[in-house]
Amino acid sequence: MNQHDKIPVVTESSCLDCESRQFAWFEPGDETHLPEREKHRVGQYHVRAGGNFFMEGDILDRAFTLKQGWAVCYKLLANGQRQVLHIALAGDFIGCQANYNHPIDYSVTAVTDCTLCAFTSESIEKLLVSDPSLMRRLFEINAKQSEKCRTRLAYVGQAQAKYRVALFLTHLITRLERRGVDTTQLIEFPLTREDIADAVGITSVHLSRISAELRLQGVVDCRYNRLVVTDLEALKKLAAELI
Amino acid sequence: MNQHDKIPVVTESSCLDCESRQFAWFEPGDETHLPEREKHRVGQYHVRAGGNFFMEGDILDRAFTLKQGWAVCYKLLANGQRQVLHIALAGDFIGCQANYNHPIDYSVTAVTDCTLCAFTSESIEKLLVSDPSLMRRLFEINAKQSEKCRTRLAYVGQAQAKYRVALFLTHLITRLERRGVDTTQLIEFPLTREDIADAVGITSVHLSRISAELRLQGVVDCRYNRLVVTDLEALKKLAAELI
DNA sequence: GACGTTCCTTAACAAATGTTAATAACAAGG
DNA sequence: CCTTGTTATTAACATTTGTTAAGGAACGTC
Repeated sequence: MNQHDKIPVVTESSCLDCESRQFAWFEPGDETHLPEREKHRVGQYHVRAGGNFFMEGDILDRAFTLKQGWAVCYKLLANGQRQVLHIALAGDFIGCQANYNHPIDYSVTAVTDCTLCAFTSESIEKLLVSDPSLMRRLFEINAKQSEKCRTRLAYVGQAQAKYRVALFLTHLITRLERRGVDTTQLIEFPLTREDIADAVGITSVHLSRISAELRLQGVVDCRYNRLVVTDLEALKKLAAELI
Repeated sequence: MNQHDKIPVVTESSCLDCESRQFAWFEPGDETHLPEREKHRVGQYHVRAGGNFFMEGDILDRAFTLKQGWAVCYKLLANGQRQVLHIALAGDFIGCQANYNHPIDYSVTAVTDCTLCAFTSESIEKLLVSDPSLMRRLFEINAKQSEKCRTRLAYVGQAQAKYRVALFLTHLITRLERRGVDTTQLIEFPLTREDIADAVGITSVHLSRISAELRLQGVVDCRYNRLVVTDLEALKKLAAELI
């Protein structure tokens, strides 16, 4: 076990009751396999806001499903800057690797208090052998993550700040909607200016400028841990001018 | 077969004689499995410089190993700009997907004349069932591609142009060295200013400025389809200031 | 309700990058 | 060797983005 702020959970809950399962590896569907699959889950953890799941360079022996909370996956550069790669939400599979002998190439930090489910590489290996449909699912999860990374790279590399922010928010809002958040109301939004800025490759000061512009244009109001989507169509239109 | 400029090859060569195999899916090692594996290769193609392997949105029924040549993988944005995701070199596995029913999310175009080996999704599926070590290898290939994408995202998002170019060239030079290119001599380098600029997220005019700077500082001279690495250590030092 | 802390906003200015356009280098074909 | 088309360089200028610093908003604690 890595000692990165993960606090073991004493009483574990079942996958069957997990609100996040429909976004996770063990999709709903054939519940007959679930008890068997669940045996391979080796534990649950809590991580406090600001705590680390793991850090770049760590040798992991396990991967995690984020059960509850928000986390950021990022890389720190030698110049001290941070690129946020992904905002992890409930159901996301984190730290999955092809080869657990190599150091992981990114870090993950909890934005809010988080709950994790852990699977050691051995347990994953056994699961894949005994349960081929999980193999396909794992392939799909990894492919989807790659695709998201390519999309992010495209707009960070080619778009102006305003469009980057619009795309970032559009994608996040879509993911929140899928998780049952009513995005027509005020949304609890734990990301800071730094988090968003580091995700889209601008400074937080410049992000403030962009945010003010979007707010004054009646598109979104995103400050102080709250997000109000004033005009989702306008936001999506901005995003669509790019991708 | 997609009609994207791929010209079927009449006389095919064996994987055993392939110069690019050590970088490809069917790694050297246990040659006993090779004849069996090779049966699943469904054909070879030539693509002329400027021709397309496939385009974003295509439904593919196969993936390709690039046997010879250079190609660019990229996404086109609605604003007309292009983000180059990857420079494909000999041995690279291109178009691999978890689910071939969905449209592919990027395009690939030949920079030089290219030779491809094709594997249909069905043949890949059969291979994976019959040959579990190929499964692990495929996982590793995908994981490595994801890692590269994350690294690119990090430096495109956070670094200034000069460092982005240094990193891009460092990575490419390393890959060429592994492929037996003598990087102490003049290197044939088919990428245009546009290709490099689109890969690191700057304009070709700005890239010219950066290139002039690097040339005058005696680091690299990269123009007119040629690359001369004047001071590899200096280039790597520039790159290391970042990652 | 006052205080301190953190996060966010705004403004003025500096630096990096984009745009346009003119010129130069190269490559290919006559 | 000349012509033509493509690609690269350079310069002047415009725009975007970064930096610094000062002040405001939110939030928790006393």
